[in-house]
Amino acid sequence: MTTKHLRQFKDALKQDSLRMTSQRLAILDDVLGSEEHRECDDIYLSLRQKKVPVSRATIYRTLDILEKAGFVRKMDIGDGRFRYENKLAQTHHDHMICLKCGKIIEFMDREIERRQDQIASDNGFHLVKHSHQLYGLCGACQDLPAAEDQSAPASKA
Amino acid sequence: MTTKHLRQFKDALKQDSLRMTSQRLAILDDVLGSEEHRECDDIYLSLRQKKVPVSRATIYRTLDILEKAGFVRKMDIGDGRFRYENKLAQTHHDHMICLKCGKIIEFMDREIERRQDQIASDNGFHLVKHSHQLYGLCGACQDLPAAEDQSAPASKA
DNA sequence: GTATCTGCAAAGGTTTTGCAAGCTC
DNA sequence: GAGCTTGCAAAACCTTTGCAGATAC
Repeated sequence: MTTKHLRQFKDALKQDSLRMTSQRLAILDDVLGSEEHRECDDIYLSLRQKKVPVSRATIYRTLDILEKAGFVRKMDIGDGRFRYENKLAQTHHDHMICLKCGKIIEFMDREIERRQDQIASDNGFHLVKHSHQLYGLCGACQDLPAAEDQSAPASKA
Repeated sequence: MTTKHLRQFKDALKQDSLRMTSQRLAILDDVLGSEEHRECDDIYLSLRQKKVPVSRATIYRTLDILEKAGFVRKMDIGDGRFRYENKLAQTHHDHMICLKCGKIIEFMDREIERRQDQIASDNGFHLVKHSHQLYGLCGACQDLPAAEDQSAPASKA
């Protein structure tokens, strides 16, 4: 984590009369150190592995702060668990999700983005955010003998 | 509900060795009679009003069957509750959702659809379905004095 | 010193599930 | 009659929350 990000975080906290704590710092550091789409529990386990014991409740609370401050993006891929990704390290993109193995591929299309803006504007809608996901089978999973699922199953949704 | 749809449903049931029951019929009828984006409880209350007592468990189970058979579309608008919509009465579309009043506006853009297919194909991905939602403020809600929310609040997500 | 934080455990809310009784075919 | 269905209540699940003790400023 860079000094710049640290100052950025402290400023964001101060602006809301929030305090800097070792837990918040550890969570920010962990999040900024990953490029994956992780759920709360992944972050929880990652921190435990680093011998930084933080409760899940604190992780959820901190992720909310980080989302509002623009450090992370919270996304719902439809299986009942939120995913969080480092927003600083990447430009905007959307996701393609394999229904079998759970693999996530990122994509970005300027024209789609442009049209979204246009559609919103045409409808007198003030766009705040969007969610765009493509679900299907990744190359590897299409080649499989259509047996049972592989690793992370796409449950619920 | 047309005779055609009824036969279509019976065929779908037969194909999976499922049985026709009065509950399933009532649920199908209710779903095909609405053009809204409803959650399980809306359908539950609608049926009760018609004096057709069906349990929520049966509604969930039946909606799953109806989704697989192509009668309804199940969608996740990110607030923790699934919405179901009549898929037979409408052509494909996606949704714009007001974060304040919960209003849902449908939209459809051929070029976006085309590009989605292209992106999937470029990545060796076999597309099964997609989810595309625009979140923001509808015209009416932008004009309001930014006080508290109106009716159905967009919680959780 | 006071207001904010943390962790725990319990609550919350929707959706799913086990089971015994009831229906379909 | 065999096997699928239903309804109930309980379970499951992730996420949020109340509270008392701990900590930052």
